[in-house]
Amino acid sequence: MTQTLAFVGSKWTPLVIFQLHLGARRYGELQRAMPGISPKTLAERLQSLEERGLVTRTVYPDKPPRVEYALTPRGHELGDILDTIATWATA
Amino acid sequence: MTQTLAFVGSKWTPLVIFQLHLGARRYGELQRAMPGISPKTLAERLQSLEERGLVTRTVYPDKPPRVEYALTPRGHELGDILDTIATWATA
DNA sequence: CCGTATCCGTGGCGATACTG
DNA sequence: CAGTATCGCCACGGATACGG
Repeated sequence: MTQTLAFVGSKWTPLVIFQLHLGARRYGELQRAMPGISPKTLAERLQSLEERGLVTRTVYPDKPPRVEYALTPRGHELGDILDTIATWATA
Repeated sequence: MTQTLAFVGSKWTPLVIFQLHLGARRYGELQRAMPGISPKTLAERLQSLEERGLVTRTVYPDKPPRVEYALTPRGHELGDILDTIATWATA
């Protein structure tokens, strides 16, 4: 639980989840949607989200390469919770 | 919002809120309820919670001195949200 | 286009000792 | 009892440059 919060609390993670909660996104799209995030940080966040089973990573062997990220059902649950927090924080 | 999460995400803050969500607590009680927390860290967390209007600090001029901490209504709202997250994290 | 490699700064956190 | 003072660690995140 503490780990969950620490995880979610990291600066960029919730923003990534927000983006994906709206719909699947490509790496470059995420980067553009979150000005200021470094490629390293974005990659890190996506990987740990994937490890936790909140995000899926799909590679399309096109040319040029395409990689798409999307939330799993469990990831969307978390997205809903974050919406609640966002509402609370704004109030 | 990001700040809110970063704040809540810090290691001890949610645990403090949990304790106070159950009811008012004295400094020493909190310390005993959370083995491993250092007095400095506990004091820090309580102060920042107070600044954010989530916790009230009441001093009873008894002998020996007594200080009691309790959640504000807004603090309890956050407590509810944390319960939701705890449930989600456990599932 | 999608990342990984490297290097470095910052601050949260802990341990311990001490005061009103 | 309820904190403050001091010191140090080290993991996390940022910037930049480079590879598949």
